[in-house]
Amino acid sequence: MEQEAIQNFREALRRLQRELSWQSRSDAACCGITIAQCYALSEIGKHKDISLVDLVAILGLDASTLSRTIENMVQADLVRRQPDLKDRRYLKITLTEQGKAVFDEINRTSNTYYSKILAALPPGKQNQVMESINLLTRAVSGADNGAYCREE
Amino acid sequence: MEQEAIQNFREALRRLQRELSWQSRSDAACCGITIAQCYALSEIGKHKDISLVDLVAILGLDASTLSRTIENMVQADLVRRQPDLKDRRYLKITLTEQGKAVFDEINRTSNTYYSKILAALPPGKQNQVMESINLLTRAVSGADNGAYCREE
DNA sequence: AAATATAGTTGTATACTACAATTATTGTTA
DNA sequence: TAACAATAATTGTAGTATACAACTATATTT
Repeated sequence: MEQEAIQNFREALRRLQRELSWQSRSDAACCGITIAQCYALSEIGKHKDISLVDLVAILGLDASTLSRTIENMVQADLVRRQPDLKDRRYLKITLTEQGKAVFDEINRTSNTYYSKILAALPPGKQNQVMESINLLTRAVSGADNGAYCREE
Repeated sequence: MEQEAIQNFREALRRLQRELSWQSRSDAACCGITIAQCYALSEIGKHKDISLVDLVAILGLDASTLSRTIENMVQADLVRRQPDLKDRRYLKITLTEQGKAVFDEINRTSNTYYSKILAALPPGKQNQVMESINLLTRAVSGADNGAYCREE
C-alpha cells in the first residue's frame, strides 16, 4: 500500500475526530452538563431503566468512574437510583423529569445540528457519506486492536 | 428532511467517534504516554520547532493547560523548552532524542494500524470512503456552531 | 517613557479516569 | 444448609486534563 495514501487517511481521520469532539463538547456544554454526563444521559434515556454495570459495558468505562458520574447526576437531579427488587445488587437508573427535559433538549439540538451537516454535504452525496461512515466504523472496530500494541 | 435519516446519521457518527477515540487511547497507551501528550508530541514532531501559543492554536486548548502538559513532557524527557532569542517571550519547543523515538514509534504503529483499516474496507471502496471523510469534515467544520447553542 | 499587548507560568477548582479494597447480595458447591 | 465464590456497586487514592484568573517578563505602540 502507498505510504502517502495511508498518511492522508490518517490525517483525514484525525481532522474529522477533532471536529467531532469539538461538537460533542459544545453539545454538552449547551445543556449545562459535562460530556461524560451527556453520554451517560443519552444511554439512560434510550433504555429508560438500566443498571450501572450495563451502562459500564456500553460506555466502556470503569464502574467506579461511572458510579461517581451517576452520583453527580443524582446531585444535579438528572437521574434517580433505585435498587432492583428482583436482584438487590443491581440498581435501576432512570431519568428524572429534569433529566428527561435535558435528554429531549439534547435530542432536539443534536437533530438540528446533524440535519445542518447533512444539508451542508454536496447534493447527492448524502448516501455515499452515510454508507462510508458505516463501512469505516466496521473496518475500525474490526481491525485487530490486540495486535496493535507491541510487547514492552 | 426525514427524521429517521438524521437519527441514523447521528448514531452512525457517534459510533464512529467512539471507535476512533478508543483507537487514540490505545495509540497513546502503547507508547507509554497520555493522549494529550500524544497529540502535542505529534504536532511538535511535525513542526520541529514550535511555540506554546502556536501549539495552543492548533490543539484548541488553554495555554495554562498546555503549559502543564509540556512541563510533564519535559519531566519525561520527551521535549525541550528553549527561549527564542529573537523574541524572548516565545519558547522553542522541540523533541528530545527520546521524544523523536516515541514520535517515530507512533508514526510506525499508526501507519500499520491505518493500513489495516484501509485493507479492511471492501475492495474498491477506499476512494469513496476517503472522499466521504473529507466531505464530512468540511460539512462539520462549516456547520454554524455559533447558532448551535441556545441562549440561557 | 508610559501604556498596551503578547507569551508563558502559577494558583485554584472541577472533572475524568482507573486500580485496589470493601460491602452487600446472590449463586454454587460440598 | 453452611461455606465459598461470583457479581454489583461504592469508596479510597492518585494522576491527568481542563479552564479561568492573576501574575511575570518581554516586546510593541503611542
